[in-house]
Amino acid sequence: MGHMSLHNAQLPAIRPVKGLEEDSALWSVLARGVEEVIDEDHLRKRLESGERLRVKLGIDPTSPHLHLGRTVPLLKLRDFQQAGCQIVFIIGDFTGQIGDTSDKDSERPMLSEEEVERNLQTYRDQVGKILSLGEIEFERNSKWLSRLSYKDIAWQAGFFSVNDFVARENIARRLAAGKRVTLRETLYPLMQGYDSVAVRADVEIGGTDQRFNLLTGRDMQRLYSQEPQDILTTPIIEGTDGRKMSSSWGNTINILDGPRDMFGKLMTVRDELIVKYFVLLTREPIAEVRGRAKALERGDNPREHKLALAFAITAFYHSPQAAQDAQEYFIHTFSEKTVPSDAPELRPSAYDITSVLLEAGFVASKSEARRVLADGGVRVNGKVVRDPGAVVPPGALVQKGKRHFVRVL
RNA sequence: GCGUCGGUGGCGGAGUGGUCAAACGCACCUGGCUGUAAACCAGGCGCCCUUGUGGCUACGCAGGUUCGAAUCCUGCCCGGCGCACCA
Repeated sequence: MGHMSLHNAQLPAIRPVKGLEEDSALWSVLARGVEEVIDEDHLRKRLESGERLRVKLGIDPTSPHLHLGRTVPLLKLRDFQQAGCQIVFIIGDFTGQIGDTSDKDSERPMLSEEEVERNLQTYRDQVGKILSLGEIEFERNSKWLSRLSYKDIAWQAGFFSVNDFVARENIARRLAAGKRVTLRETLYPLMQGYDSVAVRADVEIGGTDQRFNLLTGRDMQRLYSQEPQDILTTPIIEGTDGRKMSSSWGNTINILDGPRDMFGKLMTVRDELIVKYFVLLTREPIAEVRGRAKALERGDNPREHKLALAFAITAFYHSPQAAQDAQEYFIHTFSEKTVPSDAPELRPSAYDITSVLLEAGFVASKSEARRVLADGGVRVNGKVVRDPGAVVPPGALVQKGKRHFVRVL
């Protein structure tokens, strides 16, 4: 047990891999932002052979927005793409109507076909920000799943046990809590597994919460006399509040968020997550990330590195110019507490402060407006206003809390 | 189907005739301290208004008892558990 030297400091979300140079294509695939690889030796050999492997990722169109947590596997696909692999993107239009339970503590609602269709439309654009779409295969799993008969499904199901399904922690937890677990949910891993058969996947990636489903894919392929896919899992990332980033927690940073919003949200991320975010959500060379980790250990102000993080991510999903603007806006408005010159404008139907707050969408009801006013959370032209009936003159800048501004016309 | 327990605010979870718009925790909002971080401190957190020992709506749904119900009764809907040949 020697001293933990800074030199060898282990970065979060990086899997140690022997004999590969950091930031090489292969290293990036197998080490950066990777939790587990099965079967590692097998996959590494195939990658080294230069074979054009078919790498699969499935996403349920449960929400029209991709958030940063979901980009972790997408960036991993990008690594694979850059290592010369064929990306196969499965749009879970069929499974999305069934509802996965891997990362849920409750049953998921079945989506209607229209909802799936609507969410689908925004997907390609968002994925296109990360991967070059031209070389990707897009498949909807309804193409093959809708064709299976009851007989087929029963045959498949005969090879899997409820025991295994029920042993999963989240299912076990739900059962222990007396919550309902439907039979339908047990079918989900089978469907995802059959996707692998249908597209002849060589590799499937997913978050660690997908481990069970990914493994089922291996079994399913064996059932159909295919070589089982290798699987690679990526870590789950925490959101702005420190809990797992998830649409249902409302703690997400979405890639369709505007640059200023995205930048601002990234600045609220906890300090402890800065390095992890760099590893998982950017492709900043690992040597530089390591440098940041050391600097932070030495007592650098985390704010500087968080600014760099926010800039890097905002620039990636928008543009360097947009990131620059967002950073300046952030610094002016929050660090220097100056008033933004380009606040959104509002032409209210009435000029009392309560109406303005309501119509600006800053409060959900007049009652809330009164409360916030009483709390001293509202400023008009920089001065705290507490009277719910106060009149706001045209041209005035109204501020609620720290970050909500509107210019009254 | 029978039995049994249960369905409360965004979530978890108290409350079992009045003092309940409903404890407590989480999330959320505002203020303080700051780096719009965390932690911490203070306040708030159904809606409406002429801000009051004010009005209205809410504790699965529909009725009922009562001066008065989230709390009692009846029916219905939904969920858990047990039973459903051997038990």
